[in-house]
Parts: sequence; structure tokens; C-alpha cells
Amino acid sequence: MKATVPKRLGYCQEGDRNSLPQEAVLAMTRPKAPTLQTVASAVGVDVSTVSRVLNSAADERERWASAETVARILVTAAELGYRRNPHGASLRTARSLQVGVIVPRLQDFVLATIFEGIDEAASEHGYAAFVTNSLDDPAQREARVAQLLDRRVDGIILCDARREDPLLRKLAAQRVPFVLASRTSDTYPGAFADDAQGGHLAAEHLAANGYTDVAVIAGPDYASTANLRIEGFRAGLEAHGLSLPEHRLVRTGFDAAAGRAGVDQLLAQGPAPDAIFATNDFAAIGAIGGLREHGLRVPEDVGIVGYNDTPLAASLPVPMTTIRSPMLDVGRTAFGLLESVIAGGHPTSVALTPTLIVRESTMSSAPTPA
Amino acid sequence: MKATVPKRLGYCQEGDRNSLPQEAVLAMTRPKAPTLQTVASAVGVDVSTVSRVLNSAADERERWASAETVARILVTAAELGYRRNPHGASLRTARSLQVGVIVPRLQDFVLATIFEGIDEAASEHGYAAFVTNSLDDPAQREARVAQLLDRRVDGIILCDARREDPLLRKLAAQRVPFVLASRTSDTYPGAFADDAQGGHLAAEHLAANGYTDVAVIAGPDYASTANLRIEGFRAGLEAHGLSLPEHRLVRTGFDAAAGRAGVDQLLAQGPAPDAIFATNDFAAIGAIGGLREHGLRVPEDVGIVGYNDTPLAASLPVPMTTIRSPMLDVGRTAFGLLESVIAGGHPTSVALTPTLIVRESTMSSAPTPA
DNA sequence: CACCCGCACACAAACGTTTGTGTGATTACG
DNA sequence: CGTAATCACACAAACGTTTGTGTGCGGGTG
Repeated sequence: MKATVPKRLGYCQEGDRNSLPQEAVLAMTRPKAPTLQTVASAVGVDVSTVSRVLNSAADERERWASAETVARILVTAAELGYRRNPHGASLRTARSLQVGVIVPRLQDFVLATIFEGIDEAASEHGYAAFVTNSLDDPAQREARVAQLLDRRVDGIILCDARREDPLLRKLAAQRVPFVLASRTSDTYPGAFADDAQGGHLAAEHLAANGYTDVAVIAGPDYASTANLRIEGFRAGLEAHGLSLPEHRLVRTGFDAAAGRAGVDQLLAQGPAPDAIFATNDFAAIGAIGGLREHGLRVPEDVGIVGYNDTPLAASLPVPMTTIRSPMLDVGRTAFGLLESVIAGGHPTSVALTPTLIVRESTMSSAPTPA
Repeated sequence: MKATVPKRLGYCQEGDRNSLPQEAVLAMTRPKAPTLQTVASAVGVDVSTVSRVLNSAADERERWASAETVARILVTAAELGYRRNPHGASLRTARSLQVGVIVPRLQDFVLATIFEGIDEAASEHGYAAFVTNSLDDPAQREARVAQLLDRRVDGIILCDARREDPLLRKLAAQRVPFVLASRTSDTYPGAFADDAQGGHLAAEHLAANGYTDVAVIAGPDYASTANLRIEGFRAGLEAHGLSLPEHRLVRTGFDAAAGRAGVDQLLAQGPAPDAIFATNDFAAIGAIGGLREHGLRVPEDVGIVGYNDTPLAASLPVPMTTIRSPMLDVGRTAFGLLESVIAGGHPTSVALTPTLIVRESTMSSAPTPA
């Protein structure tokens, strides 16, 4: 009997199953899917012919069978509801048409969006995409990568790369196809938003609006995104004759709690700055909360610039100036790069351009100039 | 040629590959993974023995081979780095150890968290989980489910069920193992937060704090979550002698923009309510923004209760009262139920209890009673 | 001593594909 | 008209597992 089921899985016994009339049992069991063989014998040809016809592009089909046979194969496959069994195919071809994605945390809006882009592109190209959290923990990410490799994914997209990342070197040594997304590392190819430019835009905007004493609340220093945004921001300030002194830069994290903590740190060191650039919208929201707790108002007392243009930014009590980065495209592009690597190519990284979205959080003077 | 790659992504041609010396090319190619056969001949036994030993629990192994053979198999498998090929296994067993998850949208913090729970549980049980968006669009979700089925997933978790859902009936008729999560529908089993109770808690809290004219901004009516929260809320109000008149209930959506729109709708109909219960934290944040635009302050003029206890809620300028629902557990439980269904069981739905988190957004009178 | 049983394995048959290599029949060509 | 090329297929061998069944051997029993 085929119906052996692992017992350890608290399997509802259903002793009645055997007492039912035969057809009832048959009705309960899922009818097994038609295979190439089913279609082949229905049409009266060999499985190989069916396989070739079904796997060819529409205009290539007649290379493998006569027009009439092609038609018969197509219609019987359709009416039998034939669907290729990916396990058989993958076993034969050693390609799974599956890719894995590692993100720091899927709860993070930015990463979720990037994955949406990856998933869209993957699905359009006949791939399926797995995603899992690494929680930015080296042990966890290594374990997750191992799981993906055990699943025989064709490639991996890493969204949690660090600078000097040993895991990447290991993957490269094992010739595992992979690309990066969101965060850069060394010279491995990947899809990124141009974070330096984003930082630059933020700085220019603040400088142009008369802010002179600006501070930055940034994410952890193992994330290239934070680093590049700071670098670009600093360069932008300097281009306008301003600077970012060390005590005006605090590094906390990417979430709201981190933003609040960042403000506490800044204010503990002296007077409040004119404006704060947070490298993440959520941190920015937390910062606004922190400022309020210290009796400071946005934008009257302190201007705020966030990053990513989360949907929230526009709907906040004080709509927030922020840098919009093309997260969905980062994801789509990353998948494209991975596909190229899988095909044996050596693509180069792609940087997508961010844009500045100006809203009220940096309008202390604009509406009613003092 | 398989190597068709979208040109738009500057894909490096690599004509040089053919000009390299033969060994160099061989060195570039990934060494093929050891199979059962590799291990078997290294040890000097049959593949079947290796398979049985490797697939048995530690204390069951000696049923299949002598202690010495078991040990030899184990160490050679380890030092060869043997990893079972899932395609071969799945082909044979007709089980993929993969499950699919359909969510309305992964960008939504709530759904991302539920998926995290599913993924955790799945991974612990040797399964891998796919997730994709349905965008709450019937055509899209049907297409996604079909893709999952084509991948031969062992079961599906649907987080976007609707009331009277034809897709669910279809799946049930085809005997596809599936469970629901987050949203209920008919009597299909699933894991949910007890949304009625959550609504009740919100109502009780508002009533107990002296609010009498309360309004609700809710999500779309095809989502059971919104409906149950409203139902529970209404019941809670009535238990305290209050009521929810029709014009105090507006249905928009789950995001910040929807919350803003909800406030506009409410205020267009007359005076502002005492308090607003939004069935989602993001909608609540949007509502706060909308209120501010109308010159109303939270909590001085209007109290706000959100839902889900998003991390943001605690760090908002005015920390928000909200209902915490155990999203991660919803995910974990959903996977457990699915596993049971896959094993042939008929589990019953599980409702997890939410808790009220009181913060400043409903403290107009509490700190300084008028 | 004949017998049976359990042990420790081996054998072999699938599962559903893909793809290299036949093979008859028809067509084309010199 | 003979030969070669082409067509329209069929055959068969993998890919790596899992699992039902077979088998020789040693030891215990009657």
C-alpha cells in the first residue's frame, strides 16, 4: 500500500477509512496527477516527443513533431491538465528554478519591498523565491544559507552583506551563484540604491534651507547603506561649506526605538542641532518622538529628514521630508543579476538613483519665514 | 541556448571562457555533490543501507545495520559532506517538504510577522516556506496558488481569505491541504488572533476612560479581521451602555493613507468624536495626521486606539494605545495546523488572545483629570 | 542434527523528467 | 534511378532517492 504515513505526526487515525466502500475511499484520495507518460499514451507517441514539444517555444515546436501531432499533444495535455513535475525535471537537469533570499528581517518594510521586487521578477522568469531572516546574526545567516544550499537553490540573493564578509568569500570559493542587494560588500556584484547620492541630496536640501548645525542618526556600521548615506551626506555638507563633527553623528539602528535612543544620545552631549538626518524613516519617526519628549517640536525647533519614503512618511502628523529609494527596482534588478550569474556571466553592480521628497518636516522657515 | 539574458542589465559577455586552458575551466566548474552512491561505495555497502541509516532517528539506526557499519556510514557521510538531494527524494516520496504562503502584501508589517512565524516553525520541522503577494486580488491569488501547486508544495497557508471564498471551496474540493491564518472564512481551519476580543478590549478601555462618542476606522469588509474587531468593539461598547451609530463607522483600508481618509470622512459628517478606534496601527497613525490637519490634537481633543502594537506605536511622538496581537504565534500555529492537515488530520481552528497596551494616546483626562 | 528465526545486509524497482542516439519512411537531388 | 538528406518519431539511459523483498549466515531451540 502506498498510503503509508509517518506515525510520529499525530496523524488522525481514521480507522473508518478501511470500512468505507471502495469508491468512497478512491474519492477521498487525491487523484494522482497526469505525467508525461499519461499524455504520451493518450496521444499515441513517446514521452520524449511530448517533452520536447511541451518544452519548446511556440515557434520551435514543429522541429520535433508534425503540425498535427503538436496540436494533438497540446490539446490532450491541456484537457488532461498535465503539469510538469518539477522534482523529476530538477533531478534530471540539476536545476531547481528556485532562488533563495536572505534578509536581515522581513518585518523591515524596506527589505520586504525589495523581496517583493525579487519575487515579482523571479515569478515572471519561471523561478520561485524563498526568503528567510538572518536577523543580522552571522551564525543564523550561515545556517540559513546552508539550508538553502541543501534545497539546491540555483542561486542566492543576500540582502545582509557586511563589509569584509567572510561568508561571501566562502560562497565565492564554493562557486555558489550569488549576488547582493541593498547592502554592498567588497566588489561582489549586486543591486543597490545609490546611498551616497541619497545622503548628498539630504545634505544639499538641508544646507539650501538654511540649516547649519545638523546631526545624523545612523544605522549600525556593518551596513554599507548607513555608511554610504553618511559619506554622501558629509560630502554634501562640505560642498556647501558645512561639516559634520564627530559628536553630531550617532550610530544606533534602523528602527523607531533606535531613533529615540539616537536623540537621547545627541541631546546628552549639548544643545540640540538645527536638523537631524536619520538614515531610515522609522528611526526618524522615533527621533521625532524623542524630540517631543525633550520639548522640541518638528519642524519649528528641529528639521527632520528620513530615508526610504515609507508610505507612513507622507501621512505622519508632520509629513516628513525623506529620500525615496527605488526598493522594488533594487529587488527586480538583483534578480536579473542573479539570473545572469547563474547563466555563467559576471555582471557588474547596478546603482539606482534616489530622489528627494520635500515635505513639512524641514519647513521651519519656508511657510512663514521668521 | 539557455543563456538568454535580458540585455538591459549590462551582462558581461565572457567570450574569454572558451579561450582558457582546459583545467582552468574544470577548476571553475562546481564539483558535483556526493550522492548516496558515493557514500555507499566509500563505506562498502549498498545505497539502501546508507539511506535507511541516514534517515533514521539516532536510536533507530541500529535496526538497519550493525553498530560498526552505522558508525562508518555516519562518519564517511559527514566527511564527504553528503547532503541528501531533495529532488530525488521528492520524486520518490511525492512530498516536497515545501509549503506555500499567500499574503495580501508582504510590505504589511502584520503579514510579514505572521510569515516570520510560519517560516520559523517550518524550518524547525524540516520544511521550507514560499511566500507571495496576492494583493488581495482574486485573479492574482488564484494564479499564485496555481504556481504553488505546480511547484508541488505539500500544503498552503492562506492569509488573505475572504468571507464566502470560492477559491477555498475549490481547494477543498481538490483535496489540497490548506489552512488559513489571520483572516477567517467559513469553517475552514486556521490560526487567528481573537479579533472580537481585541475589539472588546479596545471598547472597554475607552468606555472605562470616560469616552462616550467613539468612532471606528476599519479595513475593508472582505477581511474578517476588520469585521470581528468591529463586532467585538460594538459589543464592548454596548456592555458599557454605549453604542456605535452607523455614521461613526467608516471603512477604508489598512494603511496610513486610509487612516487619513477615514478621518476626513468622519469629520465631513459633523463634529469630531471623543475617540477613534482604528483597526490597524498604520491607519491609526494616518488618522492622527488627519486629525492634526483639522486642528485636532491627540490625546487632548481625540483619543486614539490602534491595533497590532507595531514597534512604531511605542515610539510615536504620542505613544499609542493599541491592542497587541500575537502575530508570530499566529504564524507558528498556522504551520502546525497545516502540518496536521498534511498528515491527514482535521484540526480545529485556534484563536490566540490579544492584550491591551495602554499608552498616552488615550490619556486626555487620566494624567490631569479636568 | 534439522529447523526456524533474526540479523545485516544486498537487490531492484520505481518516481517523472530530459536528452543523446537510433530508425524507418519520405523527400530531394544529381 | 540511386544515394543522401531530412523528417517524425521511438528507444533508452540517466538523475538520486526510498522502500519492498530477497538472501546468506550464525545462533538458538526441540
